[in-house]
Amino acid sequence: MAQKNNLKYIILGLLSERSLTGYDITKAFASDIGEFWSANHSQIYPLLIKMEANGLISHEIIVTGAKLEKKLYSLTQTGTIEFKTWLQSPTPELSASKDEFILKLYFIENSTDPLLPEMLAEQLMLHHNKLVHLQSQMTNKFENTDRKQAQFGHFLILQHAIERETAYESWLQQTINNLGD
Amino acid sequence: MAQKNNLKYIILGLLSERSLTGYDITKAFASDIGEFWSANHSQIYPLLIKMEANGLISHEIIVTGAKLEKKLYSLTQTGTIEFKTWLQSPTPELSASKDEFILKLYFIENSTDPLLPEMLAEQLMLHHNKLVHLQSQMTNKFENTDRKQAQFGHFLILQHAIERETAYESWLQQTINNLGD
DNA sequence: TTATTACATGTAATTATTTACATGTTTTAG
DNA sequence: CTAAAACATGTAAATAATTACATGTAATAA
Repeated sequence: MAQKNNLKYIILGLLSERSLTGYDITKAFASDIGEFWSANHSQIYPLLIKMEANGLISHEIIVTGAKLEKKLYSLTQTGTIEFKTWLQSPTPELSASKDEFILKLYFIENSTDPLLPEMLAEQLMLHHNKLVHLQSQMTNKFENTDRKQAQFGHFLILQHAIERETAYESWLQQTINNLGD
Repeated sequence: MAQKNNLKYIILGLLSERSLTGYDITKAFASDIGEFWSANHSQIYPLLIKMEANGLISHEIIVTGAKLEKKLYSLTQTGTIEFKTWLQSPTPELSASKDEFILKLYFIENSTDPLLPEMLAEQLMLHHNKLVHLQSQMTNKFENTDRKQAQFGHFLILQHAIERETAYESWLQQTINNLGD
């Protein structure tokens, strides 16, 4: 999907909080941000180089141990402005949520299709696991109210993700139950 | 996103119902399937050629009017098998739903951020419109129970999409309400 | 009859994304 | 001490997807 370079804005946003290496940014997609966006290091490193060439970020070399060189990236003034401009711009498009299971379900014509029970059970397990994971994230990150204040947006989207997965799970469960009729 | 060639399976699935032209397939993404997947004709036409080269589909020329040639594509036996194999295969990955608004929200740190009310209101409008649209789709397509039987999967995913948008809208509304405290 | 819209099919260029290839350092656990 | 895991940074190749370019026909509404 050729999107509107959203990855660039994620990187700008992460760097607006503090300076980071490419590795740190990659790790962010394995935890926090990974809940609602994905990116690989092979996409991140070249983009960092490009963004630096475009004057959005700059780096300094940090040496760890004897000789391991890290590039610590920071926002430039231009980058800060570009990030704020993006945040303030409208988001008028609702992208289709590409869910392969939903795709398969579309092609199931009959409620008596023998594939259905297994398909639904598999997804129920996946979404249940996801829900449990999100709930533990919520507990870990926002058990004290201070952080809920300091990372309000993050709190909101976690809350939203939990509600989304709850609804998904409940729809699957209902559908499974109704198959028995 | 380099996915697992899901578009190929959508095309196989559509052709498993009846023979279609590339234009028909393109149109499907503007209505039914467009609710939960997107594709452009510039992606579809080359893929049809490739799929035919791979023996999954074949075409015959139909002439409309004086000389307008259409290519009517049909599934081959190989294509039918490949489609059924896909339908029966597990779907063990939950892809991150790439939602630009959620991304922006992640970077809103404070509940008093002056951008918040406008952002939430914009999304509320978008999701409300989407919900209304989905509900009218549901009414149009499944007002009589026969079609609910004949296109059970389609009915289910529409129902799911409606529940998802309802939950999305209600989360946005709740959040807007809570900002007033 | 004529202009607009819908039908119909492609290619080119660019951007986005994934998977695989490639290399080396530092820390930690056994 | 040594092996494994984590840290750290890249490139290459392939696939997926969007936007723009390009052309022509048929149906319909004014």
